[in-house]
Amino acid sequence: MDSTELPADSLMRVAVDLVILTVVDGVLHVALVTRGIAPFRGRPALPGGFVRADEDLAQAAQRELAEETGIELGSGHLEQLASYGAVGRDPRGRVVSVAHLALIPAERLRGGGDARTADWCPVDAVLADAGRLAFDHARVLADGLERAASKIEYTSVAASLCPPEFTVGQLREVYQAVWRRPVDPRNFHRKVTSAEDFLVPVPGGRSHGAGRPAQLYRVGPATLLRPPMDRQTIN
Amino acid sequence: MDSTELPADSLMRVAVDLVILTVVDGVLHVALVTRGIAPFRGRPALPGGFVRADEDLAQAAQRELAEETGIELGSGHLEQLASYGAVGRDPRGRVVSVAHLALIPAERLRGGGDARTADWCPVDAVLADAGRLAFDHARVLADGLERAASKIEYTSVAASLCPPEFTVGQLREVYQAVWRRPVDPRNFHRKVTSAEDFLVPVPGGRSHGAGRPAQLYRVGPATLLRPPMDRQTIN
DNA sequence: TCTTTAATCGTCAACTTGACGATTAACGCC
DNA sequence: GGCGTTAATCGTCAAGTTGACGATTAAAGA
Repeated sequence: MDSTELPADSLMRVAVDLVILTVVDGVLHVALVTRGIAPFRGRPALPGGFVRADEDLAQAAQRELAEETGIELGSGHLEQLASYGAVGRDPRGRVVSVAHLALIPAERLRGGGDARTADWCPVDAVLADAGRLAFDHARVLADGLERAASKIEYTSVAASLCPPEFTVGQLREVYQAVWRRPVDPRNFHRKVTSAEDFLVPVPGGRSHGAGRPAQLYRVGPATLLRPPMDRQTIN
Repeated sequence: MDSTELPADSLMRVAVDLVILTVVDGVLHVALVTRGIAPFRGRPALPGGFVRADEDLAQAAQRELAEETGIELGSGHLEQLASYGAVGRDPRGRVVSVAHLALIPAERLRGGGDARTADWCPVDAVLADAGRLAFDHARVLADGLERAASKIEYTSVAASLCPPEFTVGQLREVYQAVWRRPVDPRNFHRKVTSAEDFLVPVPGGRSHGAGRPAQLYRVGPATLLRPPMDRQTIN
Protein backbone atom coordinates (compact mmCIF):
# COMPACT_ATOMS: atom_id res chain seq x y z
CA MET A 1 0.00 0.00 0.00
CA ASP A 2 3.04 2.24 -0.15
CA SER A 3 2.40 4.88 -2.76
CA THR A 4 5.58 6.89 -2.67
CA GLU A 5 5.90 6.51 -6.41
CA LEU A 6 2.73 8.49 -6.94
CA PRO A 7 2.88 12.25 -7.45
CA ALA A 8 2.28 14.14 -4.23
CA ASP A 9 0.53 17.06 -5.87
CA SER A 10 -2.42 14.90 -6.89
CA LEU A 11 -3.30 14.30 -3.25
CA MET A 12 -6.64 15.97 -2.67
CA ARG A 13 -9.62 15.70 -0.45
CA VAL A 14 -12.62 13.94 -1.90
CA ALA A 15 -16.11 14.76 -0.72
CA VAL A 16 -19.66 13.91 -1.70
CA ASP A 17 -22.42 16.48 -1.97
CA LEU A 18 -26.08 15.61 -2.27
CA VAL A 19 -28.91 17.17 -4.23
CA ILE A 20 -31.83 15.61 -2.37
CA LEU A 21 -35.18 16.33 -3.96
CA THR A 22 -38.71 15.59 -2.88
CA VAL A 23 -42.16 16.84 -3.78
CA VAL A 24 -44.42 18.13 -0.99
CA ASP A 25 -47.93 19.23 -1.94
CA GLY A 26 -46.99 19.59 -5.55
CA VAL A 27 -43.93 21.73 -4.82
CA LEU A 28 -40.37 20.61 -5.43
CA HIS A 29 -38.15 20.86 -2.36
CA VAL A 30 -34.42 20.45 -1.89
CA ALA A 31 -32.68 19.51 1.35
CA LEU A 32 -30.29 22.18 2.58
CA VAL A 33 -28.20 22.52 5.72
CA THR A 34 -26.99 25.72 7.31
CA ARG A 35 -23.25 25.67 7.65
CA GLY A 36 -22.14 25.86 11.25
CA ILE A 37 -18.47 26.37 10.56
CA ALA A 38 -16.28 28.40 8.25
CA PRO A 39 -16.06 28.75 5.36
CA PHE A 40 -19.51 30.01 4.41
CA ARG A 41 -20.62 29.82 8.02
CA GLY A 42 -24.32 30.53 8.37
CA ARG A 43 -24.95 30.08 4.65
CA PRO A 44 -27.14 27.39 3.15
CA ALA A 45 -25.38 24.46 1.53
CA LEU A 46 -26.08 21.08 0.08
CA PRO A 47 -25.65 18.23 2.54
CA GLY A 48 -22.35 16.47 2.12
CA GLY A 49 -19.12 15.45 3.67
CA PHE A 50 -15.78 13.85 3.08
CA VAL A 51 -15.36 10.36 1.77
CA ARG A 52 -13.74 8.05 4.29
CA ALA A 53 -10.83 5.82 3.53
CA ASP A 54 -12.83 2.63 3.82
CA GLU A 55 -15.92 3.50 1.80
CA ASP A 56 -16.56 4.00 -1.88
CA LEU A 57 -18.37 6.98 -3.38
CA ALA A 58 -21.86 5.49 -3.32
CA GLN A 59 -21.45 4.36 0.26
CA ALA A 60 -20.31 7.81 1.30
CA ALA A 61 -23.33 9.34 -0.41
CA GLN A 62 -25.69 6.93 1.33
CA ARG A 63 -24.07 7.57 4.67
CA GLU A 64 -24.41 11.32 4.29
CA LEU A 65 -28.00 10.89 3.15
CA ALA A 66 -28.78 8.91 6.27
CA GLU A 67 -26.87 11.25 8.56
CA GLU A 68 -28.37 14.46 7.31
CA THR A 69 -31.90 13.42 6.49
CA GLY A 70 -32.42 10.23 8.46
CA ILE A 71 -33.44 8.53 5.25
CA GLU A 72 -32.35 4.99 4.62
CA LEU A 73 -33.14 5.12 0.91
CA GLY A 74 -35.88 2.51 0.74
CA SER A 75 -37.97 3.23 -2.33
CA GLY A 76 -35.87 6.28 -3.12
CA HIS A 77 -33.34 6.72 -5.88
CA LEU A 78 -29.67 7.68 -5.63
CA GLU A 79 -27.33 8.21 -8.53
CA GLN A 80 -24.06 9.90 -9.18
CA LEU A 81 -24.47 13.31 -10.73
CA ALA A 82 -21.09 14.80 -11.58
CA SER A 83 -17.78 15.78 -10.03
CA TYR A 84 -16.64 19.31 -9.33
CA GLY A 85 -12.99 20.06 -8.93
CA ALA A 86 -12.24 23.69 -9.69
CA VAL A 87 -9.03 24.71 -7.99
CA GLY A 88 -10.44 27.37 -5.73
CA ARG A 89 -13.87 25.97 -5.02
CA ASP A 90 -13.06 25.36 -1.33
CA PRO A 91 -10.93 27.99 0.39
CA ARG A 92 -9.57 25.41 2.81
CA GLY A 93 -7.69 23.59 0.10
CA ARG A 94 -8.14 21.33 -2.86
CA VAL A 95 -11.40 19.45 -2.58
CA VAL A 96 -12.98 17.43 -5.36
CA SER A 97 -16.64 16.85 -4.74
CA VAL A 98 -18.57 14.00 -6.29
CA ALA A 99 -22.16 15.20 -6.35
CA HIS A 100 -25.05 12.77 -6.16
CA LEU A 101 -28.73 13.14 -6.88
CA ALA A 102 -31.30 11.62 -4.52
CA LEU A 103 -35.02 11.43 -5.20
CA ILE A 104 -37.12 10.41 -2.22
CA PRO A 105 -40.84 10.27 -1.48
CA ALA A 106 -42.26 13.01 0.68
CA GLU A 107 -43.89 10.55 3.04
CA ARG A 108 -40.51 9.40 4.27
CA LEU A 109 -39.49 12.84 5.45
CA ARG A 110 -38.52 13.06 9.07
CA GLY A 111 -39.57 16.18 10.92
CA GLY A 112 -36.19 17.93 11.02
CA GLY A 113 -34.82 17.42 14.52
CA ASP A 114 -31.25 18.01 15.55
CA ALA A 115 -28.90 20.58 14.10
CA ARG A 116 -27.33 18.04 11.80
CA THR A 117 -30.60 17.57 10.02
CA ALA A 118 -31.29 19.26 6.73
CA ASP A 119 -34.24 21.54 6.09
CA TRP A 120 -36.57 21.16 3.16
CA CYS A 121 -36.65 24.31 1.07
CA PRO A 122 -38.86 25.06 -1.91
CA VAL A 123 -36.62 25.02 -4.95
CA ASP A 124 -38.09 28.22 -6.35
CA ALA A 125 -37.14 30.14 -3.23
CA VAL A 126 -33.64 28.69 -3.24
CA LEU A 127 -33.08 29.54 -6.89
CA ALA A 128 -34.34 33.06 -6.33
CA ASP A 129 -31.40 33.57 -4.02
CA ALA A 130 -28.98 31.00 -5.33
CA GLY A 131 -26.07 33.33 -4.70
CA ARG A 132 -26.32 32.60 -1.00
CA LEU A 133 -25.48 28.94 -1.48
CA ALA A 134 -22.04 27.95 -0.24
CA PHE A 135 -19.18 26.87 -2.51
CA ASP A 136 -20.26 26.09 -6.07
CA HIS A 137 -23.50 24.59 -4.84
CA ALA A 138 -25.64 26.84 -7.01
CA ARG A 139 -24.20 25.12 -10.03
CA VAL A 140 -24.43 21.66 -8.48
CA LEU A 141 -28.07 22.27 -7.65
CA ALA A 142 -28.77 23.54 -11.15
CA ASP A 143 -27.14 20.44 -12.62
CA GLY A 144 -29.13 18.22 -10.30
CA LEU A 145 -32.41 19.86 -11.22
CA GLU A 146 -31.63 19.55 -14.90
CA ARG A 147 -30.71 15.91 -14.46
CA ALA A 148 -33.93 15.19 -12.61
CA ALA A 149 -36.03 17.01 -15.19
CA SER A 150 -34.46 15.16 -18.09
CA LYS A 151 -34.33 11.77 -16.42
CA ILE A 152 -38.06 11.61 -15.73
CA GLU A 153 -38.58 12.16 -19.43
CA TYR A 154 -37.35 8.72 -20.32
CA THR A 155 -37.25 6.65 -17.12
CA SER A 156 -39.56 5.70 -14.30
CA VAL A 157 -37.52 7.41 -11.57
CA ALA A 158 -40.32 9.90 -11.00
CA ALA A 159 -41.99 7.11 -9.06
CA SER A 160 -39.16 7.40 -6.53
CA LEU A 161 -40.71 10.70 -5.53
CA CYS A 162 -44.03 8.98 -4.84
CA PRO A 163 -45.03 6.53 -2.12
CA PRO A 164 -44.77 2.85 -3.09
CA GLU A 165 -48.38 2.88 -4.24
CA PHE A 166 -49.60 5.98 -5.99
CA THR A 167 -52.19 7.28 -8.40
CA VAL A 168 -51.62 8.61 -11.87
CA GLY A 169 -52.54 12.00 -10.47
CA GLN A 170 -49.82 11.84 -7.85
CA LEU A 171 -47.29 10.87 -10.47
CA ARG A 172 -48.43 13.74 -12.63
CA GLU A 173 -47.98 16.13 -9.73
CA VAL A 174 -44.36 14.99 -9.52
CA TYR A 175 -43.81 15.68 -13.19
CA GLN A 176 -45.36 19.10 -12.90
CA ALA A 177 -43.26 19.94 -9.86
CA VAL A 178 -39.98 18.81 -11.41
CA TRP A 179 -40.69 20.37 -14.78
CA ARG A 180 -42.26 23.51 -13.33
CA ARG A 181 -44.94 23.25 -15.96
CA PRO A 182 -48.52 22.01 -16.16
CA VAL A 183 -49.18 18.66 -17.79
CA ASP A 184 -52.52 17.72 -19.33
CA PRO A 185 -54.13 15.09 -17.08
CA ARG A 186 -55.81 13.18 -19.90
CA ASN A 187 -52.81 12.90 -22.17
CA PHE A 188 -50.53 12.11 -19.25
CA HIS A 189 -52.87 9.37 -18.10
CA ARG A 190 -52.97 7.87 -21.57
CA LYS A 191 -49.20 7.98 -21.91
CA VAL A 192 -48.19 6.39 -18.62
CA THR A 193 -50.92 3.77 -18.54
CA SER A 194 -50.39 2.66 -22.10
CA ALA A 195 -46.60 2.36 -21.77
CA GLU A 196 -45.89 -1.32 -21.41
CA ASP A 197 -44.70 -2.46 -17.95
CA PHE A 198 -44.31 1.13 -16.81
CA LEU A 199 -47.05 1.01 -14.20
CA VAL A 200 -48.71 -2.03 -12.66
CA PRO A 201 -52.18 -1.56 -11.18
CA VAL A 202 -52.63 -2.69 -7.60
CA PRO A 203 -55.62 -5.07 -7.61
CA GLY A 204 -58.47 -3.45 -5.76
CA GLY A 205 -56.31 -0.49 -4.86
CA ARG A 206 -58.24 2.79 -5.01
CA SER A 207 -57.47 6.21 -3.67
CA HIS A 208 -59.58 8.13 -1.16
CA GLY A 209 -60.03 11.90 -0.93
CA ALA A 210 -61.86 14.38 -3.08
CA GLY A 211 -62.94 13.59 -6.60
CA ARG A 212 -63.47 10.28 -8.25
CA PRO A 213 -61.35 7.54 -6.64
CA ALA A 214 -58.28 6.64 -8.66
CA GLN A 215 -56.60 3.35 -9.39
CA LEU A 216 -53.43 2.74 -7.36
CA TYR A 217 -50.28 1.69 -9.19
CA ARG A 218 -46.77 0.51 -8.43
CA VAL A 219 -43.74 1.07 -10.61
CA GLY A 220 -43.49 -1.60 -13.26
CA PRO A 221 -40.46 -3.60 -14.33
CA ALA A 222 -39.79 -1.25 -17.25
CA THR A 223 -37.26 1.36 -16.18
CA LEU A 224 -37.31 3.11 -19.52
CA LEU A 225 -40.23 4.98 -21.05
CA ARG A 226 -40.31 4.68 -24.79
CA PRO A 227 -40.91 6.88 -26.53
CA PRO A 228 -39.97 9.44 -23.89
CA MET A 229 -42.12 12.33 -22.77
CA ASP A 230 -40.98 15.68 -24.01
CA ARG A 231 -41.05 18.42 -21.41
CA GLN A 232 -40.49 21.05 -24.10
CA THR A 233 -43.46 20.11 -26.18
CA ILE A 234 -45.87 18.58 -23.72
CA ASN A 235 -48.99 20.78 -23.60
CA MET B 1 -4.49 27.37 2.71
CA ASP B 2 -3.80 25.41 5.89
CA SER B 3 -6.24 22.55 6.04
CA THR B 4 -5.34 20.86 9.26
CA GLU B 5 -8.96 20.98 10.32
CA LEU B 6 -9.94 18.65 7.52
CA PRO B 7 -10.02 14.90 8.10
CA ALA B 8 -6.81 13.23 7.01
CA ASP B 9 -8.47 10.02 5.88
CA SER B 10 -10.27 11.77 3.03
CA LEU B 11 -6.94 12.58 1.38
CA MET B 12 -6.86 10.64 -1.84
CA ARG B 13 -5.31 10.77 -5.22
CA VAL B 14 -7.48 12.12 -8.02
CA ALA B 15 -6.95 11.03 -11.59
CA VAL B 16 -8.66 11.45 -14.93
CA ASP B 17 -9.21 8.61 -17.35
CA LEU B 18 -10.29 9.07 -20.93
CA VAL B 19 -12.61 7.10 -23.15
CA ILE B 20 -11.54 8.51 -26.51
CA LEU B 21 -13.67 7.33 -29.40
CA THR B 22 -13.38 7.80 -33.12
CA VAL B 23 -14.81 6.16 -36.21
CA VAL B 24 -12.42 4.88 -38.86
CA ASP B 25 -13.90 3.37 -42.00
CA GLY B 26 -17.22 2.82 -40.31
CA VAL B 27 -15.69 1.04 -37.33
CA LEU B 28 -15.70 2.46 -33.82
CA HIS B 29 -12.24 2.67 -32.26
CA VAL B 30 -11.09 3.49 -28.76
CA ALA B 31 -7.68 4.85 -27.79
CA LEU B 32 -5.74 2.54 -25.49
CA VAL B 33 -2.24 2.66 -24.06
CA THR B 34 -0.14 -0.26 -22.95
CA ARG B 35 0.92 0.18 -19.38
CA GLY B 36 4.67 0.40 -19.02
CA ILE B 37 4.77 0.21 -15.25
CA ALA B 38 3.15 -1.79 -12.49
CA PRO B 39 0.40 -2.34 -11.65
CA PHE B 40 -1.08 -4.00 -14.72
CA ARG B 41 2.22 -3.64 -16.55
CA GLY B 42 1.89 -4.67 -20.18
CA ARG B 43 -1.88 -4.59 -20.06
CA PRO B 44 -4.07 -2.27 -22.11
CA ALA B 45 -5.58 0.68 -20.29
CA LEU B 46 -7.47 3.85 -20.97
CA PRO B 47 -5.26 6.91 -21.28
CA GLY B 48 -5.21 8.96 -18.12
CA GLY B 49 -3.17 10.41 -15.35
CA PHE B 50 -3.24 12.29 -12.11
CA VAL B 51 -4.79 15.69 -11.72
CA ARG B 52 -2.26 18.34 -10.84
CA ALA B 53 -2.66 20.78 -8.03
CA ASP B 54 -3.09 23.77 -10.29
CA GLU B 55 -5.57 22.44 -12.83
CA ASP B 56 -9.23 21.57 -12.67
CA LEU B 57 -10.75 18.33 -13.90
CA ALA B 58 -11.53 19.46 -17.43
CA GLN B 59 -8.05 20.92 -17.84
CA ALA B 60 -6.48 17.69 -16.66
CA ALA B 61 -8.58 15.74 -19.14
CA GLN B 62 -7.59 18.02 -21.99
CA ARG B 63 -3.95 17.82 -21.04
CA GLU B 64 -4.01 14.04 -20.98
CA LEU B 65 -5.86 14.01 -24.27
CA ALA B 66 -3.17 16.16 -25.85
CA GLU B 67 -0.32 14.22 -24.26
CA GLU B 68 -1.50 10.79 -25.20
CA THR B 69 -3.11 11.37 -28.57
CA GLY B 70 -1.61 14.63 -29.73
CA ILE B 71 -5.10 15.98 -30.22
CA GLU B 72 -5.87 19.56 -29.32
CA LEU B 73 -9.61 19.05 -29.33
CA GLY B 74 -10.59 21.34 -32.16
CA SER B 75 -13.93 20.18 -33.50
CA GLY B 76 -13.99 17.29 -31.05
CA HIS B 77 -16.14 16.90 -27.99
CA LEU B 78 -15.08 16.32 -24.40
CA GLU B 79 -17.40 15.79 -21.48
CA GLN B 80 -17.21 14.40 -18.01
CA LEU B 81 -18.47 10.83 -17.83
CA ALA B 82 -18.50 9.63 -14.22
CA SER B 83 -16.23 9.11 -11.24
CA TYR B 84 -14.98 5.78 -9.99
CA GLY B 85 -13.79 5.43 -6.43
CA ALA B 86 -14.04 1.84 -5.24
CA VAL B 87 -11.67 1.28 -2.38
CA GLY B 88 -9.44 -1.32 -4.00
CA ARG B 89 -9.55 -0.20 -7.61
CA ASP B 90 -5.89 0.80 -7.61
CA PRO B 91 -3.52 -1.47 -5.67
CA ARG B 92 -1.15 1.43 -5.05
CA GLY B 93 -3.59 3.21 -2.80
CA ARG B 94 -6.78 5.16 -2.83
CA VAL B 95 -7.36 6.71 -6.23
CA VAL B 96 -10.58 8.33 -7.36
CA SER B 97 -10.76 8.59 -11.12
CA VAL B 98 -12.92 11.10 -12.91
CA ALA B 99 -13.56 9.55 -16.29
CA HIS B 100 -14.18 11.68 -19.36
CA LEU B 101 -15.57 10.89 -22.78
CA ALA B 102 -13.93 12.34 -25.87
CA LEU B 103 -15.32 12.11 -29.39
CA ILE B 104 -12.94 13.14 -32.13
CA PRO B 105 -12.95 13.01 -35.92
CA ALA B 106 -10.86 10.32 -37.52
CA GLU B 107 -9.12 12.77 -39.80
CA ARG B 108 -7.36 14.36 -36.86
CA LEU B 109 -5.66 11.13 -35.83
CA ARG B 110 -1.92 11.32 -35.57
CA GLY B 111 -0.02 8.27 -36.71
CA GLY B 112 0.92 6.96 -33.28
CA GLY B 113 4.56 7.72 -32.77
CA ASP B 114 6.31 7.64 -29.44
CA ALA B 115 5.62 5.19 -26.65
CA ARG B 116 3.43 7.68 -24.84
CA THR B 117 0.99 7.68 -27.70
CA ALA B 118 -2.18 5.68 -27.54
CA ASP B 119 -3.17 3.08 -30.11
CA TRP B 120 -6.52 2.99 -31.81
CA CYS B 121 -8.26 -0.32 -31.21
CA PRO B 122 -11.53 -1.53 -32.71
CA VAL B 123 -14.05 -1.49 -29.89
CA ASP B 124 -15.39 -4.93 -30.78
CA ALA B 125 -11.97 -6.49 -30.33
CA VAL B 126 -11.43 -4.71 -27.03
CA LEU B 127 -14.80 -5.79 -25.69
CA ALA B 128 -14.16 -9.36 -26.72
CA ASP B 129 -11.28 -9.40 -24.30
CA ALA B 130 -12.34 -6.71 -21.87
CA GLY B 131 -10.91 -8.69 -18.99
CA ARG B 132 -7.42 -7.68 -20.04
CA LEU B 133 -8.09 -4.01 -19.42
CA ALA B 134 -6.32 -2.58 -16.39
CA PHE B 135 -8.07 -1.40 -13.23
CA ASP B 136 -11.83 -1.05 -13.62
CA HIS B 137 -11.40 0.22 -17.15
CA ALA B 138 -13.73 -2.40 -18.60
CA ARG B 139 -16.58 -0.79 -16.72
CA VAL B 140 -15.43 2.73 -17.55
CA LEU B 141 -15.28 1.84 -21.22
CA ALA B 142 -18.72 0.23 -21.09
CA ASP B 143 -20.14 3.34 -19.45
CA GLY B 144 -18.49 5.55 -22.03
CA LEU B 145 -19.86 3.52 -24.92
CA GLU B 146 -23.33 3.61 -23.44
CA ARG B 147 -23.09 7.35 -22.93
CA ALA B 148 -21.99 7.90 -26.51
CA ALA B 149 -24.73 5.68 -27.87
CA SER B 150 -27.44 7.42 -25.90
CA LYS B 151 -26.11 10.93 -26.40
CA ILE B 152 -26.18 10.80 -30.19
CA GLU B 153 -29.85 9.90 -29.89
CA TYR B 154 -30.82 13.37 -28.81
CA THR B 155 -27.87 15.67 -29.50
CA SER B 156 -25.66 16.61 -32.41
CA VAL B 157 -22.43 15.33 -30.84
CA ALA B 158 -22.18 12.64 -33.48
CA ALA B 159 -20.89 15.40 -35.73
CA SER B 160 -17.84 15.59 -33.46
CA LEU B 161 -16.84 12.24 -34.92
CA CYS B 162 -16.98 13.69 -38.43
CA PRO B 163 -14.77 16.25 -40.14
CA PRO B 164 -16.02 19.84 -40.00
CA GLU B 165 -17.84 19.37 -43.28
CA PHE B 166 -19.47 16.04 -43.87
CA THR B 167 -22.19 14.29 -45.80
CA VAL B 168 -25.35 12.75 -44.44
CA GLY B 169 -23.83 9.41 -45.34
CA GLN B 170 -20.76 10.04 -43.23
CA LEU B 171 -22.92 11.05 -40.32
CA ARG B 172 -24.97 7.91 -40.75
CA GLU B 173 -21.82 5.81 -40.71
CA VAL B 174 -21.02 7.32 -37.32
CA TYR B 175 -24.43 6.39 -35.98
CA GLN B 176 -24.11 2.87 -37.27
CA ALA B 177 -20.66 2.48 -35.77
CA VAL B 178 -21.63 3.79 -32.36
CA TRP B 179 -24.93 1.93 -32.24
CA ARG B 180 -23.53 -1.23 -33.81
CA ARG B 181 -26.65 -1.44 -35.90
CA PRO B 182 -27.64 -0.58 -39.48
CA VAL B 183 -29.68 2.54 -40.05
CA ASP B 184 -31.92 3.03 -43.08
CA PRO B 185 -30.28 5.66 -45.32
CA ARG B 186 -33.54 7.16 -46.55
CA ASN B 187 -35.20 7.55 -43.18
CA PHE B 188 -31.98 8.79 -41.62
CA HIS B 189 -31.58 11.37 -44.33
CA ARG B 190 -35.13 12.57 -43.86
CA LYS B 191 -34.72 12.81 -40.11
CA VAL B 192 -31.48 14.75 -39.90
CA THR B 193 -32.18 17.09 -42.79
CA SER B 194 -35.68 17.96 -41.63
CA ALA B 195 -34.65 18.64 -38.04
CA GLU B 196 -34.53 22.40 -37.70
CA ASP B 197 -31.03 23.91 -37.34
CA PHE B 198 -29.49 20.48 -36.90
CA LEU B 199 -27.48 20.56 -40.11
CA VAL B 200 -26.59 23.54 -42.29
CA PRO B 201 -25.78 22.84 -45.92
CA VAL B 202 -22.49 24.21 -47.20
CA PRO B 203 -23.29 26.27 -50.30
CA GLY B 204 -21.87 24.53 -53.30
CA GLY B 205 -20.27 21.87 -51.13
CA ARG B 206 -20.45 18.44 -52.73
CA SER B 207 -18.68 15.22 -51.96
CA HIS B 208 -16.45 13.31 -54.37
CA GLY B 209 -15.88 9.57 -54.53
CA ALA B 210 -18.11 6.74 -55.66
CA GLY B 211 -21.82 7.12 -56.12
CA ARG B 212 -23.89 10.21 -56.59
CA PRO B 213 -22.18 13.27 -55.06
CA ALA B 214 -23.65 14.31 -51.74
CA GLN B 215 -24.38 17.68 -50.22
CA LEU B 216 -21.87 18.76 -47.58
CA TYR B 217 -23.15 19.97 -44.23
CA ARG B 218 -21.85 21.54 -41.06
CA VAL B 219 -23.33 21.11 -37.60
CA GLY B 220 -26.14 23.54 -37.03
CA PRO B 221 -26.79 25.74 -34.02
CA ALA B 222 -29.27 23.26 -32.58
CA THR B 223 -27.47 20.99 -30.13
CA LEU B 224 -30.58 18.98 -29.35
CA LEU B 225 -32.45 16.72 -31.74
CA ARG B 226 -36.17 16.69 -31.08
CA PRO B 227 -37.77 14.31 -31.15
CA PRO B 228 -34.74 12.08 -30.56
CA MET B 229 -33.78 9.10 -32.65
CA ASP B 230 -34.46 5.79 -31.02
CA ARG B 231 -31.65 3.28 -31.41
CA GLN B 232 -33.92 0.51 -30.09
CA THR B 233 -36.62 1.01 -32.65
CA ILE B 234 -34.82 2.45 -35.61
CA ASN B 235 -35.03 -0.06 -38.48
C1' DT C 1 -21.90 2.47 -72.88
C1' DC C 2 -23.10 -0.53 -69.04
C1' DT C 3 -22.76 -1.67 -64.22
C1' DT C 4 -22.19 -0.39 -59.62
C1' DT C 5 -22.54 2.69 -55.81
C1' DA C 6 -24.66 6.17 -53.20
C1' DA C 7 -27.64 10.03 -52.52
C1' DT C 8 -32.04 11.81 -52.47
C1' DC C 9 -36.99 12.08 -53.35
C1' DG C 10 -41.61 9.84 -52.77
C1' DT C 11 -45.41 7.04 -50.93
C1' DC C 12 -48.16 4.98 -47.46
C1' DA C 13 -50.04 2.79 -43.66
C1' DA C 14 -49.41 2.61 -38.62
C1' DC C 15 -48.70 5.08 -34.62
C1' DT C 16 -48.22 8.95 -31.43
C1' DT C 17 -49.40 13.46 -29.87
C1' DG C 18 -51.74 17.74 -28.45
C1' DA C 19 -56.13 19.70 -27.77
C1' DC C 20 -60.12 19.20 -25.66
C1' DG C 21 -65.12 17.27 -25.02
C1' DA C 22 -67.80 13.98 -22.16
C1' DT C 23 -68.69 10.89 -18.51
C1' DT C 24 -68.02 8.92 -13.98
C1' DA C 25 -67.72 8.61 -9.03
C1' DA C 26 -66.66 10.28 -4.82
C1' DC C 27 -66.96 14.40 -1.31
C1' DG C 28 -69.09 18.35 1.32
C1' DC C 29 -72.91 21.05 2.03
C1' DC C 30 -77.48 22.46 2.36
C1' DG D 1 -81.39 13.17 -0.61
C1' DG D 2 -80.20 16.64 -4.16
C1' DC D 3 -76.53 19.64 -5.84
C1' DG D 4 -72.20 21.71 -6.91
C1' DT D 5 -67.25 20.61 -6.84
C1' DT D 6 -63.30 17.88 -7.71
C1' DA D 7 -60.70 14.44 -10.02
C1' DA D 8 -60.22 10.39 -12.74
C1' DT D 9 -60.83 8.21 -16.92
C1' DC D 10 -62.62 7.44 -21.56
C1' DG D 11 -63.20 9.29 -26.36
C1' DT D 12 -62.39 11.83 -30.62
C1' DC D 13 -59.78 13.95 -34.17
C1' DA D 14 -56.61 16.30 -36.90
C1' DA D 15 -51.64 16.85 -37.37
C1' DG D 16 -47.23 15.17 -37.22
C1' DT D 17 -43.71 11.25 -37.15
C1' DT D 18 -41.98 6.75 -38.21
C1' DG D 19 -40.70 2.39 -40.49
C1' DA D 20 -40.73 0.06 -44.78
C1' DC D 21 -39.47 0.34 -49.12
C1' DG D 22 -39.95 1.80 -54.29
C1' DA D 23 -37.98 5.02 -57.74
C1' DT D 24 -34.84 8.26 -59.56
C1' DT D 25 -30.45 10.59 -60.03
C1' DA D 26 -25.56 11.31 -60.67
C1' DA D 27 -21.10 10.01 -60.50
C1' DA D 28 -17.08 6.33 -60.83
C1' DG D 29 -15.12 2.39 -62.99
C1' DA D 30 -14.88 -1.31 -66.29
